[in-house]
Amino acid sequence: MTTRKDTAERNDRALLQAARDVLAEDGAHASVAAIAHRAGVGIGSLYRRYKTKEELFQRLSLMSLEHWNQAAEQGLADPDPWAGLAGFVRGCVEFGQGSLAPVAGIIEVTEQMRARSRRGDELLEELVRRAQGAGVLRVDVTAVDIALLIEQLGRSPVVDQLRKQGREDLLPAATRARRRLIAIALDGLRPGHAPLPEAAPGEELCSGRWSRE
Amino acid sequence: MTTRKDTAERNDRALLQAARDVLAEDGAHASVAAIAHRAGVGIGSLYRRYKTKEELFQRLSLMSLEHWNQAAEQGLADPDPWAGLAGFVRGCVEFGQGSLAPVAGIIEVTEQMRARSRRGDELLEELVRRAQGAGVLRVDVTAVDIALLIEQLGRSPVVDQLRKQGREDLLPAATRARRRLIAIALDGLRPGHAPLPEAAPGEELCSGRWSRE
DNA sequence: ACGATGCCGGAGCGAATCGCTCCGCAAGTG
DNA sequence: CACTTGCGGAGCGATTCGCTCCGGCATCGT
Repeated sequence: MTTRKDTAERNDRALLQAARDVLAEDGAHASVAAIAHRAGVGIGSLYRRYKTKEELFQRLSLMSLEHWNQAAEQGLADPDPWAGLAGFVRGCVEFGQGSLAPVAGIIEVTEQMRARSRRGDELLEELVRRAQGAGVLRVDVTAVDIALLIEQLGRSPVVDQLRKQGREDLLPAATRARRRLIAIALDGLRPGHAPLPEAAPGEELCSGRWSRE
Repeated sequence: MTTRKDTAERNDRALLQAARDVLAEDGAHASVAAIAHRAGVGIGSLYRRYKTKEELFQRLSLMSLEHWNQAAEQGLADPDPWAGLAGFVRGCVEFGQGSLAPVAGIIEVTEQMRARSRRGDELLEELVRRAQGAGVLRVDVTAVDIALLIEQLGRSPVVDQLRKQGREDLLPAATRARRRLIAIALDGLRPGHAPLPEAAPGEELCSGRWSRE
């Protein structure tokens, strides 16, 4: 019955999802017109909900940071240290954290984002420490390595390319193939391998996700 | 003494390298002005060498396909099957094959490209078969998996982001971190791991690199 | 030494696209 | 029925696009 507020909420969700997709395909040049069109709404509707393009992207960033932290906490709640870490990685990759990297260069990073980012770093470090303590994660990988892995695999040029070309039919296969890739990378994180090249001590990349400056 | 032709050749190299870099950062929206500026030459010089933007990108694509094939042949020449495959992967990733994915959606794909792409697929399959036959590569990974891995790791959002922000100082650390990631993924390709999720038989992605249609 | 030559960089072209505003229209309400 | 309300998209000025074309300067011939 309350069809009005109903569609409004659905539109909001559709907009955020569309923004993620377009950002994945077009990077920093993603246009509001493209986002609105993909969400199936008019440009006017987009601007009624978000005053500017930046506001939309800021909201999206906050959401992704929130997802990261929730996924990490969920991973820590898992009694199995390895399953917790692996689930976290899988969750973040499938969420598409990597696709949102370019927005950090467009929007103004608020203190709130930086705070959540710091909290996310802490949670990830705790996940890593716990897994290494249990002997289910090779000891020569760092939290930064994991963050970078998520960033790297969380963006899928092939899938994006296919979607842009409208080859929706090939999409499931590509997604499945990507999932296999994640499994391979996770296997590489298990103990028993030769040590990694120079761990670059001191030279922290501070995960670089939202640091900007 | 022949300073004229000398600078011409250097400019050509600089242009192709710059095109790769800008393409990595800006994706399909890479502009000729940005490419020329990064190469340190004027726009006029770019257009004297390449009639159109498409011609430049076509040349770049051919070059990257050529590099892929040469790296694969070099890998096959290595007597150690694993070292050959790993070296191929490392070479392709560092070359930045993944960054060139978006150009396939801009340029017109010539028959020559398709032919070289097919040859590249064959060479990679041979590399995979040989490594699996020698028992140094897990048997449940396919050539498509490797191609996807190169595509995925061959593009570095973090590094590109840093470069765009002018943080050249952090670049070496980021590059080193990426190399660690490659090592992790390669370790995941070694035998002795649990089987990968559904191998998606039949549903070939045909590596998707330059297929377009 | 000094004009002639030819390559170089970049100002500037029309076209396309950008973020954003504003208004006409259709659906919901009383 | 009049009235309200949220919708889509035409269109605004500004910006950026691919590309052309010309003035200036380093190089070369004599």
